[in-house]
Amino acid sequence: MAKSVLGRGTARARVLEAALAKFAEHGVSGTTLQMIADSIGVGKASVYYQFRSKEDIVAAAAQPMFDDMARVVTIAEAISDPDARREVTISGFLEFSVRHRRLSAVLARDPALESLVQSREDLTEIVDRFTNLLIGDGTRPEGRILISFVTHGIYGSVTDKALEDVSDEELHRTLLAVAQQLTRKAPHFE
Amino acid sequence: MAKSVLGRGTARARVLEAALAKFAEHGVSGTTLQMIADSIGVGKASVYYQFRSKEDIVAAAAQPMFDDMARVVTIAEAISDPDARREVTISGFLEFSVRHRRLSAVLARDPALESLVQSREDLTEIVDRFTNLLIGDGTRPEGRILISFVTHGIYGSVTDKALEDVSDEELHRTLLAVAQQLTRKAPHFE
DNA sequence: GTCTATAAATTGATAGAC
DNA sequence: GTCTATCAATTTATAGAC
Repeated sequence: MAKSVLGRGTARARVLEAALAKFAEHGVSGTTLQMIADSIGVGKASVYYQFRSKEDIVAAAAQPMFDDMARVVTIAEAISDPDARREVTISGFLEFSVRHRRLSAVLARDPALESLVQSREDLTEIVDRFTNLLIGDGTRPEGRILISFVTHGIYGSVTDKALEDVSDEELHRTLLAVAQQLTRKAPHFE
Repeated sequence: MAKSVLGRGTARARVLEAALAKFAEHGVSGTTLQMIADSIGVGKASVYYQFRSKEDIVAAAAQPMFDDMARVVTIAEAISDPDARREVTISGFLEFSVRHRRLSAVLARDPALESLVQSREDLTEIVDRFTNLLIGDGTRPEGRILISFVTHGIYGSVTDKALEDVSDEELHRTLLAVAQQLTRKAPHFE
């Protein structure tokens, strides 16, 4: 029996699902435990039975995204050719961004996530290695701007409410084409 | 004597500047009036002497961005050719995004801003007209994805801390080239 | 314009019954 | 696993002195 990452159907999973929905709508700081409890029809104390603190909920909700990021990092770092390495990194980034869509991707632009990463060594390491794969050493401003543009473009698109009707497949296909057009064989990197 | 939009040097302007800095760092919901007051060395009551409420501060801080957006809308709507119209819209968007940089652009991805827009007719109208200029009618999914990608790429890049050392000029020039490469003469629109 | 003091509501979090 | 009740701290916001 395959168990979901979040433990599908459990009380804990219901809290995480509700929390993610609220985080996406109001941001982490704008979401109270009361909102989360209300949206699943339980009291606040019940939420605290599943998680020690609000930060714990944020961490648990974001974990799948960091797991995916770690997988991409492991795979990409094994590639020696710089261009191929960056292409695999961006492709992997796009894949897990689409996979989580409104879930983890929204958390990526929340100030609370930055605090979380800074407070945990393991997350800091993953994010740093991931950033290094994207930017690398000695990249010129043009290349750095391009990378920033592509990653933010991907994050923004997958979480865009105006694109909710677009299927994961079409979104992935279109974004991959755009990202590759911008970064493949680009003379912006040195 | 030219007066700044925010009224440079006044107590009111100091509050707005401090507020924007905190909003950028912690998000609107994550910023308290205490933080704002502390960062300019005054009491909370002094902040309330300048603004009726926290929402008022958010509105005043974001106003310059909406003013610029309104200007772009007015100019672009006067253009009859659809392709030229969209190009001018994106170019104008890029210009005021870079002009405000860490200021208004950060607010653009804060959930509190969406609430503000929804609560004020005038802002809703401007944003709707701006969105229409970008997307228009009957645009295929590919085109909508591309527009989302470009706008979010621009917003993300200008607010990226890793690009703080890049000058406004270089940022503007590079992003314009990228945006035009993606949207000019594109067969994705119909 | 700024301060101190305080109100009124909400927040994250805990204790203990069922 | 959920509930009621509650706490301590914080938050937005106001009143009134200087």
